[in-house]
Amino acid sequence: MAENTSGSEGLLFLTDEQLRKGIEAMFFAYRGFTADPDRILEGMDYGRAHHRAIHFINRTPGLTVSNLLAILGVTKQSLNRVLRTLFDDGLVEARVGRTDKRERRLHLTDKGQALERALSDAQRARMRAAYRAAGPQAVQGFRTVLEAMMDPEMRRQYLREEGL
Amino acid sequence: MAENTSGSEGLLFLTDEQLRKGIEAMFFAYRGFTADPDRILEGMDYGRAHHRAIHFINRTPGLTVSNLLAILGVTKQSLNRVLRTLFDDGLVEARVGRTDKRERRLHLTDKGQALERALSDAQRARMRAAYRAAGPQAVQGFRTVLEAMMDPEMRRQYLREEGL
DNA sequence: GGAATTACGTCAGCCTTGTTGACATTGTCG
DNA sequence: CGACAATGTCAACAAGGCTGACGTAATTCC
Repeated sequence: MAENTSGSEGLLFLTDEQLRKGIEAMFFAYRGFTADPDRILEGMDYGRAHHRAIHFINRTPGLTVSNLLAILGVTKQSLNRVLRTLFDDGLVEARVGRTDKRERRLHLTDKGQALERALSDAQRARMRAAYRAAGPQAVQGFRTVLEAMMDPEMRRQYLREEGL
Repeated sequence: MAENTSGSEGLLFLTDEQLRKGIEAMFFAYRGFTADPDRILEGMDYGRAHHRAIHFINRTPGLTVSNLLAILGVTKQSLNRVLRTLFDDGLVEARVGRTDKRERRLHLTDKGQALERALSDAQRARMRAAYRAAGPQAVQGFRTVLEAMMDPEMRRQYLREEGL
């Protein structure tokens, strides 16, 4: 009962209309995707940019500023503004690299981990609900299409478990 | 070789790790998704906000400002800044509503349609490539999960073909 | 017919988060 | 030692969100 997205086996029928629906699905879904963390962050002095930094520092503790810059794809000035507030508020700490002392290895503090958990709990809850509603095959397809939609460089970031 | 996202039939194994991957997939994929239009728009005086307005005016010619506000979820002040430039540049035109003269029915001009086509061609090309790479079943799953991830209100917007 | 409401526009000011450019510091490496 | 790399920082600017307040025209309600 999920075999007829395409006209015939293996041949997708990709009308502009089908593609437009896919485009709008991305647009509306991304809004839902960010809605819960946004709600948590509003009122605190933080925004989505802080969320992103916190997420990736949590994912890969000890990553360097350069690593994070590459992942986020913003300028260092922009990232620095965000990191500074996270340092000041004691959510993130930087440890000097032991082999290369120029590097600053980023870690979440306990306080930072607490916020990370609050944010990702909310986001995971929505993702889990969507997965459950859609079923296992849908989940596989979801991930496959998203992966194919990434820029190759980002796909590498995504696939590499060690974000370094 | 794509049947084992779930532990067993029908039961999703939703570890936090699996969910985290889904979250990051959304993040990286959305970047790819917007990259091509962004490239086209940079240099012109327009940005993503203009793209969104153009997209939905094209999808539903004759929609009112209120309709568009509801779809985009921004304030009228914010939308107006965007619409004004689109009027001034002759990409969008507003026709007074025939039943209710307070309404302004929005339409793309030929020039607006040309830009719309350039933008959506780029975005569709990526979407099509991703769909092809992933296959029909994946496409079905992709749409199903995205739909489940939307806020209910947005899902209504998404499903309603007439965006009015 | 007059009052309330609706659709829309606009002025003003603020915030976040992105940008560029220039420059300083400190550490690594050949 | 000198070039280069990793990082931070100051300054200025832009896009695109936001709130609040106000104005006008058209519709609707009593």
